Amino acid sequence: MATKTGKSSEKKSSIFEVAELSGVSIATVSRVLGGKAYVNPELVLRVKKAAAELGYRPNRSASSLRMRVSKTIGVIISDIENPFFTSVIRGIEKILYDAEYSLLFCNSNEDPERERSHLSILRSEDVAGIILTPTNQNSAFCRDLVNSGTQLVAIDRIPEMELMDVVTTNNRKSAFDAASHLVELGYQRIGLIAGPKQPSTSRERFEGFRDAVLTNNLPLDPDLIVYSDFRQAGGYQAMKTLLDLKNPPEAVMISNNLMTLGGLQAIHERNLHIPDQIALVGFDDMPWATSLQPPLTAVAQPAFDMGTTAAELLLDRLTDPTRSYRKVELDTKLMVRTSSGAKSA
Amino acid sequence: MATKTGKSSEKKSSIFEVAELSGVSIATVSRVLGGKAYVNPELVLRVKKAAAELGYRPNRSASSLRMRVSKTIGVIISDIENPFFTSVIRGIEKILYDAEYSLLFCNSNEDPERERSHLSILRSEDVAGIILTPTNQNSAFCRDLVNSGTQLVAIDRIPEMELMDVVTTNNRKSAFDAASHLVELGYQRIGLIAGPKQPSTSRERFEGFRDAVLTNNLPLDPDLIVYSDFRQAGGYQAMKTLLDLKNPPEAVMISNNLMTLGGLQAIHERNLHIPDQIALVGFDDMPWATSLQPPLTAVAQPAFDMGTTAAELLLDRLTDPTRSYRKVELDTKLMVRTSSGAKSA
DNA sequence: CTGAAAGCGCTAACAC
DNA sequence: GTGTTAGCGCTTTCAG
Repeated sequence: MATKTGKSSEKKSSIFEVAELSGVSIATVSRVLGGKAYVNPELVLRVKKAAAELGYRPNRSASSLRMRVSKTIGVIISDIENPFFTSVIRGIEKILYDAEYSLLFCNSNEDPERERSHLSILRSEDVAGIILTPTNQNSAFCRDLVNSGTQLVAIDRIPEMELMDVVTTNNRKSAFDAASHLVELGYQRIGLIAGPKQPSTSRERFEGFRDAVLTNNLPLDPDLIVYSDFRQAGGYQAMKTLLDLKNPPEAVMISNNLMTLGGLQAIHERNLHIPDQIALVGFDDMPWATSLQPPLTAVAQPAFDMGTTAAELLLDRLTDPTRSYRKVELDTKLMVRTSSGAKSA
Repeated sequence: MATKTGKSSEKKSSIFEVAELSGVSIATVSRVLGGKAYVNPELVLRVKKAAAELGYRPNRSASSLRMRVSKTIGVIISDIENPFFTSVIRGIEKILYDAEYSLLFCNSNEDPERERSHLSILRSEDVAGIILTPTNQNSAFCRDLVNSGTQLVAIDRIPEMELMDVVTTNNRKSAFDAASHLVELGYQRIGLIAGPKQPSTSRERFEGFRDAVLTNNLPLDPDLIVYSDFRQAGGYQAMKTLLDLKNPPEAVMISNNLMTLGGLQAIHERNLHIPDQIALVGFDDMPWATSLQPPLTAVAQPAFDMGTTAAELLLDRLTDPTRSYRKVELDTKLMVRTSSGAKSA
């Protein structure tokens, strides 16, 4: 019998086979495996043995259907290629794995339309909860979700409405500290490459920057503030704009990691020396920050911890869906290195 | 606010409500929505209208249970924080999204134990297929999966056994080209920071390097070959080892992106000039490659395309599970920049 | 062509 | 404490 495709499927066994092999009812098997009801220890043993012998894995679709909720968490990330979010995901994954949840991954690509579509799909998957970086364009939909019993947790950006837990960092303070660092170093003309207007993160970083400048009695020159898109190409263009000014800045704060990469490109293209000719402070401390010459001064955000925290918040809420919404603000840390012109490493 | 619109939903509606509202049986609703049987056009219209009105989304758990396969693909990645895999994932996601599949994400962290666990979970989720970067320690398990009807596709690394499609790049040739580039530039003592022994990728890159050296009648000095772990810290240590040699290399090829970052750190620490004192060629062309000073010469791998290809291969196989296994080898491109000491940019 | 009905594998009443 | 049984929402025979 070697002719055709050997589809001698070692068939997946169901709870029924386990019950049969261990000589109990399927209800008992379910109780043993679910572990939420007392069962005679001897039976427990027999069931577990039978399950192991058959390599039994409960069918999650059946379980989800019956329980009306799955052991799955949806995650909607706005840009999977951004290392910041990548660390967030790893944090989420770690917690969910330990809690035996699966992770349904979606990439919204910052597109509200796509976000809505994903939200909708996740709903039809009966996910237990969703962790997302909200575009804040789908509030109505989110509300529906919450009303129908799906828990949401927002990451990084603050959602418009009070209907989910949220974990962020104190962007305003971080930006204030980063900009102040530049001021203390004696720079007078400090530029900002800001993010898009929509997300709360870029707004807050702008505010922190502005506060630092004004607090120190420096002028807030609109020419020195360029709005961009959180992407590398955008950062490149923005830096060029700044450098092209008849009176260019002595130092620049850049509002995220990808734009920093673009900014660096523009600076190198003109053979400008960092920090002598142009000092830099970035947002997000990435693996490559210390591999740059000179190493980059940057605001380190606890991306991994944001992920774990979000997952924990969600799991927690799953066990107590009625508790009031929480907002957790994690600390950032300014990693002072040489790109800002600081003396100490 | 008395009228129901698709957007205002209190409760999830099931196929039953759609049937009721449109005055047909649930079987007909299923046929209309599934689109695989002829239904009276007029009824089709009524059903679609009702579905839209109710904001109906078929319950995927129920469907999976009944069909014994879900509209879900599992993806097991060895290191989510590596930008290379991150691009792969985006490629996969793009294709799957268009095909209306969901993506169940798993991080194996290069750990065979964890890989097995994920494989097992994915099985109990009834996933239609799995895309993975295999550790090659779970062949028996993979075979079981295939036998029970789950399609697998390997990415990047070549699996031990002939039981799945695979998409890779020609690592041997890429490494050969990269090393040859260094030879042509006139370097005599060329070092290699190699990856771990297990994955086929690092083995092949080593072979390509060796071939290039030997082909050009240069000695293959074992001192100049350091094995590491594909991680940043490992690359840092490896580069230090190389630099500490009484007779250090003039040029180094580094076998992946993260180790390159580590190597750069070690070089900067000693204030060595690139490429004058030490020339560099890396693997994987990352966003930061052009932001470095000098820009990094590197082998660009089509990570995104590898992802789309893998997903397409899988989808294709899902429609024809009996077709023979395919191996797709994508082209890489050596991006010549200044870190290798080349003249042209 | 359309409807009735039988499960897919699992959990949770409800009996005993 | 354990077994029996009724569905969860969906797809797919099988009749008509």
